[in-house]
Amino acid sequence: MAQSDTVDRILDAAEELFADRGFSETSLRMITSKAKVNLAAVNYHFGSKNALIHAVFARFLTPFSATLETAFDELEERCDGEPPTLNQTLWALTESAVRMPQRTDKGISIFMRLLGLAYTQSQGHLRKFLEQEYSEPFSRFMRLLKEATPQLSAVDRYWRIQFMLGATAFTMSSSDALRDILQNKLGVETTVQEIAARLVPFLAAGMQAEDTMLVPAFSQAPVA
Amino acid sequence: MAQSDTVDRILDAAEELFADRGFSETSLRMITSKAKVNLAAVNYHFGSKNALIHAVFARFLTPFSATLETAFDELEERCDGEPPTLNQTLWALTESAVRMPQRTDKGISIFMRLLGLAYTQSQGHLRKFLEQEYSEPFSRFMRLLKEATPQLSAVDRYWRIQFMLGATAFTMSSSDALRDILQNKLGVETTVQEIAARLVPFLAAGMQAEDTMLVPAFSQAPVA
DNA sequence: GTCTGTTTGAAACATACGTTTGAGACACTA
DNA sequence: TAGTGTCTCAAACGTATGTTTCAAACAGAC
Repeated sequence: MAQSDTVDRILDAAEELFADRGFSETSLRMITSKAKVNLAAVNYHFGSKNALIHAVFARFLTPFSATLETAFDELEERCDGEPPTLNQTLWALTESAVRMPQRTDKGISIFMRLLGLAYTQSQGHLRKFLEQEYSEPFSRFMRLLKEATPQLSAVDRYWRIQFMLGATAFTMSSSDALRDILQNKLGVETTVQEIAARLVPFLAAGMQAEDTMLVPAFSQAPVA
Repeated sequence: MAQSDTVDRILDAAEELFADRGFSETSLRMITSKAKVNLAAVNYHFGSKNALIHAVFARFLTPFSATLETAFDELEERCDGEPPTLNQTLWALTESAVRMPQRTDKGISIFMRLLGLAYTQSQGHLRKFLEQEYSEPFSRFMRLLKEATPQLSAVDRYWRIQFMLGATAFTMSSSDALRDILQNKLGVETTVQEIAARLVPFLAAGMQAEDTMLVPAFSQAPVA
């Protein structure tokens, strides 16, 4: 075979192990033994562990960002000049994520968990890589959010976007563990789709909350 | 000196480094050199790196959980039988966090970031430790949330609590960086208290969102 | 069949880690 | 002053990591 499947086997194994255990906690030896390839193959094909991490992200982020672009295109076309609503924008994003062609049944869950890790684990090289590779769909999403919430001040919008990112990244990055807890406590099975279906209304409601009306001053009798 | 300050120097350094870089990415050698103590002092005073992690959490979580208990006591007393509202409950928590006596100016931010890490990084030993040491204030908070949102199903409430935790932990953990960005972009100064004042309404609105009404079915025409 | 560039294999490399050791310094009691 | 328990220090231990090496195996072209 001209291009062996070693590369894909490594990517598959790395993707799953990274999602399970994080980056630093996953060694190349774990990856290569799970992938049943030689240890040296990683450095031969990718150059370094960091480059492997980049490759894992690129493999699903590149098609995702393409899907997202067309979803936004369709949305804006359908809205015909009018700015899309907040719900529409959030759903366009969610749909694009959920609909991505998955390699395995765990696909979407791994995808989300990796995105969460990317935000959470402070791997400088990863953040730099993602920023310079995928800045365009990101800033387009930001622009849509801005147009969908004209009532918000720039400062309010800024913070609420952070809150949304936080809720999403955090939940997704630990979604497996959370699902397990729910399974044990309440005996409920949950899919990533259902989590997303619960998350979006939460985010939309938070985003559109009436402004800070009943905020007690700090350092006085507070919760009156 | 009978009880040296080595222990505190180690705790201070570890706390800050953990918050900056995570647990696995922070070596004992980094900690001891930042604390200007000998490498062996960690294992002498704490026994192991994991035990040091526990100690770091215990140092701020124990007083915090005490503060929180009294805040909840006061709240329930003031409500006189009636269950406190969601806003009151969230504010009681926020107040307790903000009012905690801080060792440094970074105090509250480190506090939050560590909590986020505890949830995010899949350190099994940490989760076990926190669960068995601080389960009581946690489940009390959960009970208050439950009584304040009787309209939610258990599953809905579970996930929305996760969303709240995520938005909070994520925002607070990077609040320094976010504040700086805001300062540069919009020329706005922001305090942690103000962030909290924006966060709580966001969370309350998300928590009380109308249930997933306009959720399009996946794998059909989505964003109509 | 022979050659050439690509890919694999087992082993080693250098480095960093958490932990342990044992000798020394120090403060305190008797 | 002698003795005791507490703490610090430099050094080492064993292990695991990412990376490199170099010979062997393999593919396809001539």
